[in-house]
Amino acid sequence: MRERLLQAIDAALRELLRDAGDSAAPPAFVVEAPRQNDHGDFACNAALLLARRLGRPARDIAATLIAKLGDAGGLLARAEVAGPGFVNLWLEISRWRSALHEILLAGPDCGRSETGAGRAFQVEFVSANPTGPLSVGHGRQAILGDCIARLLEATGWRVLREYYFNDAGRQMRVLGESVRARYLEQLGRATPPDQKAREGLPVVFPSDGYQGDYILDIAASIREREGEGWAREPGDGGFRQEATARIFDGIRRTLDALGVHFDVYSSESSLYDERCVETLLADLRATGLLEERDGALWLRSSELGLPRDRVLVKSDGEHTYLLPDIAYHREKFRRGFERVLDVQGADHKDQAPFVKAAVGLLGLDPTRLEFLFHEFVTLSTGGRKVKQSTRRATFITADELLAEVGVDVFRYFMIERRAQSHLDFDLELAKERDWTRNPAYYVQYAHARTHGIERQARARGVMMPTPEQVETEALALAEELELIRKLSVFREVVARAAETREPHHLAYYLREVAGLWNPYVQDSARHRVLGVDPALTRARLGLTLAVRFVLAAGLDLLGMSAPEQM
RNA sequence: GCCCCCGUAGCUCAGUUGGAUAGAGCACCGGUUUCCUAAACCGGGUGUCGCAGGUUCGAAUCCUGCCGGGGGCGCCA
Repeated sequence: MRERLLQAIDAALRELLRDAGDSAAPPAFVVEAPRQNDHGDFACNAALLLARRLGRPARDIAATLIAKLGDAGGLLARAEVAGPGFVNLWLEISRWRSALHEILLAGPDCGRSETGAGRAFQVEFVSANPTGPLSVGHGRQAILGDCIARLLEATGWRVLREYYFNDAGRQMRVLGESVRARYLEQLGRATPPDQKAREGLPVVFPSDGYQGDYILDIAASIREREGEGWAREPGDGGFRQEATARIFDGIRRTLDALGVHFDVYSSESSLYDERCVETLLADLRATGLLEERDGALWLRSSELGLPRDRVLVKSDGEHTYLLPDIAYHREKFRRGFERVLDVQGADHKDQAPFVKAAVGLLGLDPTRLEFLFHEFVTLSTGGRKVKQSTRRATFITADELLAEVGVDVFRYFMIERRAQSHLDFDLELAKERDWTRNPAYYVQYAHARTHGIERQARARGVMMPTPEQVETEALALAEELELIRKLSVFREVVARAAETREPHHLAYYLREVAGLWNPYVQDSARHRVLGVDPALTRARLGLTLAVRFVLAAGLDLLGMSAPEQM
């Protein structure tokens, strides 16, 4: 709808410019739905942008533009100059009504577009190392990444969801040592670090070990299964494996419960197995930007315009995480993705430029690699902050939060805010069962109501209409036209949310649709869907179906269920 | 000290590549109504868009400086 209008205005502008002897292209004008209804269905700022260039008053140009535009091939009912030189445009009502038909014909696909054209897009997110259960911050990231993936799919991209984890470095070793220490403590062969040493019992627990209760549980289950059998094991290997497997199981269960499913889990160690890191090091050497210094191997990244140099290989021979990270991103492109998106927490912000620069250094196009950073999550209840510290007593995991509020509310609340805003998760509101107060339920209930109406219709022997049976001329009330207008931009909203990687726009949009639909249904003193006039009833049932398609598709893009009954 | 994000109504937050009189939900008050499941509708009103400059037809939006909150600045991941 807007697309066609854009084209018509563009053509009119070119004509206008030609008349003025200006052969350059028209300016980048905007056609948008203005805030105020009496400013038309759309407003265009082209005349304002041209005023200086043509040396004429903007309102003059606007008037000329309107004359050139005419009715834009039957699209326009009215156009007028407004304010400093806007052109306000009113669409022919029949055009709005045909937008409703388009939704009914598209059905569940009413939000889809094809800009991705089947190209391959990798979204990497969560990527938490298996050292403990997922935090609420990981939970936000899981929802954010998954919703972006869903949006990209809806715009025609072929999306692969990937989870990358480090299993080769020091962190995993410390994890194994932590479990081993707890195991020995439980056998009475070691002293916990917070207790006074007993006779001859050493403290084994590492100073930077993992303190959580889940470590105790893993140790206990090993003890139950193996007895004292592992006490003489010299290294942490068995413990590390056991811990990693157990924790990863938990993480996957959590993700599963959140409705987040990865296509690929890839590990740092596989990069070593396939010699990617080795190859990378050789190729980086060839760039001449590596340098031995103090026994370590440095990347002279400051010469690439970055704030400092970085160590790739430590003086003890171990790699920093940056090195395999670069190798990993190179692999992504080798695997043929047109575009790659990394979703990460704000604490990774400073690292991205190094990876990006290294990718460029290797001759790859860094603009195909995107990063999206999200800020942290805090929990509050009734305006009071809930303390989140790593101390076990007050640490709330994604699992625990999920158990409190359920997956639909979890997802809605996590996606409602833009990524770069702090997310204040209001537990009190999230646990609110009243659909009028909890926005997640408000949207879902709006959907359920379309089925409620269908149930009523069936009880009265009224059939739901096919698209062809919907005579939209019968829809004349202001609130009906407003609904149609809102529904008709769904595809654009989805496309924009996908393109800007900003799923929160979709959440807001659905809230707005529900905010029109719920009162419409509720205020049935003035307009009942199921009435005496069969044509009007069919038209309103058509509207009901269109609302259902949009809400169902929208909820699905957020990974939420669309219940038929609540 | 340097870098990044944020600062919008009492609270939580939106604000479409710079657009017209800055919005939503919650919370508060009054009136109407009882209906396709839980109530809805109408009205009441609040903003130095953190502060100060600048850019221009026009700034919450862009630039500079400052203030406040968060994150980062490791041969940790």
